Amino acid sequence: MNALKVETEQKIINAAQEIFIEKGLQGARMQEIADRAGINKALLHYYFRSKEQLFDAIFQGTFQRIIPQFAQILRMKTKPEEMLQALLEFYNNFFMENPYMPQFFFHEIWQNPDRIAGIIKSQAMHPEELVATLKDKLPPLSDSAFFPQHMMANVMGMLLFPHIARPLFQRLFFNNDDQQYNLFLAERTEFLMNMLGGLMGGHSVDLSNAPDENF
Amino acid sequence: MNALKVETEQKIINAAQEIFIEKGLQGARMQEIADRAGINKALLHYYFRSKEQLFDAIFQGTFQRIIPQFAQILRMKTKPEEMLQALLEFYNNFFMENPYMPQFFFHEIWQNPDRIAGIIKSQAMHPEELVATLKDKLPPLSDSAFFPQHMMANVMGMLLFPHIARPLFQRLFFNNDDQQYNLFLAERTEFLMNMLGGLMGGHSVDLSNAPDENF
DNA sequence: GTCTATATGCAGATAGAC
DNA sequence: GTCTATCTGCATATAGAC
Repeated sequence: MNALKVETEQKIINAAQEIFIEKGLQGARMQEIADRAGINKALLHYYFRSKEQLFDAIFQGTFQRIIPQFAQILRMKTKPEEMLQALLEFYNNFFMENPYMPQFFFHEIWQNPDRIAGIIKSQAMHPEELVATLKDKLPPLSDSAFFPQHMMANVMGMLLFPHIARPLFQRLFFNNDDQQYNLFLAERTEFLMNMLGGLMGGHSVDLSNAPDENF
Repeated sequence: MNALKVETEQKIINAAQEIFIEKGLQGARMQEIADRAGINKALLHYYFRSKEQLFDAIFQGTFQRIIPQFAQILRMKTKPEEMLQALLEFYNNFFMENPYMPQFFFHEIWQNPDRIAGIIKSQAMHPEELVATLKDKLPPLSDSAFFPQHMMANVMGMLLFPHIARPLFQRLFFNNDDQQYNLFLAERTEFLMNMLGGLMGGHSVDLSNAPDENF
C-alpha cells in the first residue's frame, strides 16, 4: 500500500535526521536509526540503498529548510536593520528548536564543503550578490577590501557561537542550567540588535582612527 | 634504546594529532595514523593500548597548549583593550597555524563536554572569575543580567567564525583562494580591534534606547 | 513492504617471532 | 621495540521467505 510506504519512509527520515544530526555520518549506526524508526535494518536498505544515500537525502532536506529563507531575507528591499532583525530572529529561533543543527553543518563543512557550496549555489543564492548588497547598503565603516566579508563573519559568528558552543558554554557560565541558557538565547536577538543597530545606521562607532599604536 | 622509543612516540603523537584533528575520533583510522607515522598498527597499540587512550593523550595535549594562555591573559591587570588585543592576536594566529583545531574542539564539545569542562577547570581558570572580571572592567553597556556572557559570546564568535567556517566561507566569498583568505584572516585582529575598541572604551554605541518598535 | 538470517568487509586489538 | 600474521567483533549490506 502506497500510504504505508510513505509513512514508513517518513518514519525513517525522522529517525535518521535525529541520529545523523546528533552523531554525524560516521558516528551514526544503521541499527540505531532502525530502532528509533521502529523497523529493522533490512528495511532501511530497502528504502535507501546505502547509509551514504540515506545521509544525502537527510542532509539535503534539512539544508533546504534554512537556505531559501536566507535568500528571501537578502532580497527584502528594506533597511539593513530590518534585514538584520529578520535574519537574527529566524535563525536564532531555528537553532533554539534544533540545537544540533549548527554542529551538524560545521561537521559537514569540513567533511565535504563542495557538496554544501553546490547546494547553496543551486538555491538561487549567489554569493556575489550578497557581497554587493552589503557593500551597497552598509555605511562604509572601514576601507578594507573585505569589509562585507568581515561584517558577515561578525554577524554569523555572534549569532552561531552560543548555539554551537552550548554544551561547554552552558556548563562554564550558566551552572549548566538549561532554563537560564534558554533565557540567555531568547534575549540575544534583542541584545545583538541593540549592539549592531547603531552600526548599521552609520553612526556610533568610529572605525577611522586605526590603532597603529605599538602593534 | 630509550631515545628511539621517545622518537617513535613523538612520531605517533604528531601523526595522530593530524589525523584526529582532521577526522575526529570516529573518522580516524588506526591504519592511517600508523602509515603517517611510518610504523605499523601493532606498534600503535604497544605505545597506547587503545584508540581511545591515544585520543585522550592527544586531546589533553593540544588543549593544554591553548588554555593556560587564556588564564594568563585574563589575569593581565591592564586595560580591557589590551587584554582583548592580546587575546585576539594569540588565538587568531594560533588558529591560522592550526586550522583544524576549532572544528576539533567543537566536535569534542558535543561528544564529551564534561571532559573539556573538567580540563578547563583544572587549569586554574575559573569561569566565575572571568565573569566577575568582565563585569568589573567593561563599561555597563547593557543592563542584561547576562551582559558579560553576551560579550564573551560576541568576541569568541567573531574570532572563531572565520576559522571554523573556513572551507565554506572561503569557497563562497573568496573564490576559494587560500592566499586571499589568509590576508582576510591576518587583518581581522585589527578590524575587530577597531570595531570593539570603541565599545570597550565605554563610548560610541548607545545600548540604552531599546528598539521596542513593533517587535 | 517487511521480516529473519546470513554474508561480507573492515577496523581495533592481540600473539608471537625476531 | 618492532614486525607479520591472525583473531575478534561489529556495521553495512544482501538473500530469500512470507
